[in-house]
Amino acid sequence: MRTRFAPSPTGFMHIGNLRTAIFEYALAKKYDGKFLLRIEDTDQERKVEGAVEFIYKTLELCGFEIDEGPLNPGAYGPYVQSERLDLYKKYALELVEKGQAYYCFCTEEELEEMRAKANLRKKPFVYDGRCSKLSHEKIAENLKNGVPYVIRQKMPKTGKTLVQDVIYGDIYIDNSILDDQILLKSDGFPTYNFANVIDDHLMAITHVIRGKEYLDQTAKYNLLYEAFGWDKPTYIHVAMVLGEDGTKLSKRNGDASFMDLYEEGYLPEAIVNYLSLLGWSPENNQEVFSMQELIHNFDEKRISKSSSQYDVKKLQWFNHQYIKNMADEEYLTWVKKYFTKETNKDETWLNHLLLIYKNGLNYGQEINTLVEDFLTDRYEISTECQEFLNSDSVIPEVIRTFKQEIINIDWTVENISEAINKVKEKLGVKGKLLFMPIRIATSGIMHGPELADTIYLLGYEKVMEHLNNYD
RNA sequence: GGCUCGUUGGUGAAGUGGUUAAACACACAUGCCUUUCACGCAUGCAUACAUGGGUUCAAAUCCCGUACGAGUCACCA
Repeated sequence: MRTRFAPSPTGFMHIGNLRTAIFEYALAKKYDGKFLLRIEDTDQERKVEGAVEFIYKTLELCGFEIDEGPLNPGAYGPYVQSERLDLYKKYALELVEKGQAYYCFCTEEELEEMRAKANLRKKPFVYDGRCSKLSHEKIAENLKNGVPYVIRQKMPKTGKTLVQDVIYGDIYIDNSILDDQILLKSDGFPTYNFANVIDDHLMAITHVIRGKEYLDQTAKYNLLYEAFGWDKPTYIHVAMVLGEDGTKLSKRNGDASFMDLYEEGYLPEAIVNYLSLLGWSPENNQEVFSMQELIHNFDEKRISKSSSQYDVKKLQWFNHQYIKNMADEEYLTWVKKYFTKETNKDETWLNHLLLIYKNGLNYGQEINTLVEDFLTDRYEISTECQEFLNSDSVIPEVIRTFKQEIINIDWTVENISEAINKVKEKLGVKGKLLFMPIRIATSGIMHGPELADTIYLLGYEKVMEHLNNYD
C-alpha cells in the first residue's frame, strides 16, 4: 500500500487539502504502507518560493511522517515534477510510437476559432483531431522547422469508459465528450493529468485519494493507463469541504487555511482531529482521538459521499479539549507564544494568570482578550456596577468588612479566600450580595475568574487603593 | 447547455428493509455546581430523513420521475 499527497507549491494549504492528506496518511499507515509527498509544479507560473518547506512544515506540525518526498527521497525520485520532464517526454513519445498519441501543431488562435464555432452551435468544444491526420512528411517537416507542438492522446469517440471508485461505485462516462487530451504542453511540461498518471505508476502508488472534482476526469486517466497497459490504482474520491456559509472554500474565507488557524492558536492535533471527522466517522463513533487512534480506526469505506461544512465552533470545542488536557508546563509554553500583551509583572504572577484561563480557552490568541482586565490600570465603575452597589444597604458594610479582613493577612489565595468567608460569617450575607460588592470594589468589573485569584493577582497595593475609595 | 455526483434537525453525523421515542457530538436554551463569566454536570430543544410516485406485509434504507445543490467539460492544477 502506497499513497501520496500531491499538492502544487502555492504556499497555501486550505483545510480541504489537509483533510485529503489526512485520509491518505491514515490509509497508508493503517496498512503499514508508505506515504509520499510529490510536488506538482507543472504550472510554472503559479510556483512559489519556499513552498516545499512550507508543506513539509505543515505536515510535520500535523504529526505526519513522510516516508518519501523531495527532502527525503526514496527509490522513486525525483519527487518534484519539474525535475522529471525527460520522463514525461519519453512516455509521451512512447504513445506516439504506439499510435495512441500524435503531434498537434494547432496554434492557440486556431483552437480559439474552433472553440468559438462550437460555442455558436452551443456544443461543448471537443478538439476535432485534425492533426492526427497529418502525413509523416508534414510532421517531420514541422518538427525540423521547430514549429511548436503539443502531444495529444487519441481518445475513443464512441462507447463508455468505466470509472471504479471506492466511495461512488461504478460510474460510466461517455467517450464522446472526451477531448483528445494534451499530454505534453508546448513548453515541454506535461499536463497535470498526464504527469499524475505517469508518476503514480512510476512511484507505485496503489491508492489515490483526491477531491471529487476529479471524478469525471478519471475516465481520461483510465484511458491513459489502458494505453500504456498499466494497472490502475484504487480510486477514492472524497466530497468537498465547504466554508462556514456553505459555499466553496476560498482564500477570502481566510481562516480556512491551516496556517491561519495555527497562528490563531489552534493546535494541529485538534485541527487534524476535527478535520478527520469532516466527511468521515469511525465505526465506534469516538470523537476525540489521537493520530494513532485515527490510523487504527480509519476505514476508507466509511467516507461520506456528500460534502460537509466547516464549523469553527466545533473546531473550537476540539481545541478546547486538547488545551485542557495539556500539562500546565506545556500549556504555559504554548500559550505564551500567543500572548502579546505588554506587562512588567514577574513570571510567577503571569503564569498564575495564564493558568486561570487554561480550562476556558478556545484558541491561543483568545488569551489576550481574556486577560486584558488584569494588565490595565484602568479602574472605572460602570453605571451598571454603580447601580448594583447602590442596590442594597449591606453592600458598603461588606466592602468595609472585607477591607478589615485582608488588611493584615499574608497575601495568598487561600488567605484571601478565608477573608471572604469571614465576611460571610460576620455579616451573614452570601451569594451575589457577598461576592459582587467585593469583586466590583476591588477590580471594578462584574465578571471575571475566581474571585480570590483575581484579588491575589491584582496585588495588595492596588486592592487597598481601590478599597480606600469606599471608606 | 451536455455529462457526473449528492440531498437525515442550525452544523458534523449514526443508520444500508423490520423492536413505531431516528443515536451521538457541536451550537443554542434552562437548571445545578453552595458569587458572576467560564469549566463541569443535568435537562430540553429543534417536533430532521428534499419532493412525488412506485416495489414490499414492512422503507430514511430498493426503483423511477421532479426540485434543489455541487462538480466537470483548458497548453490550471
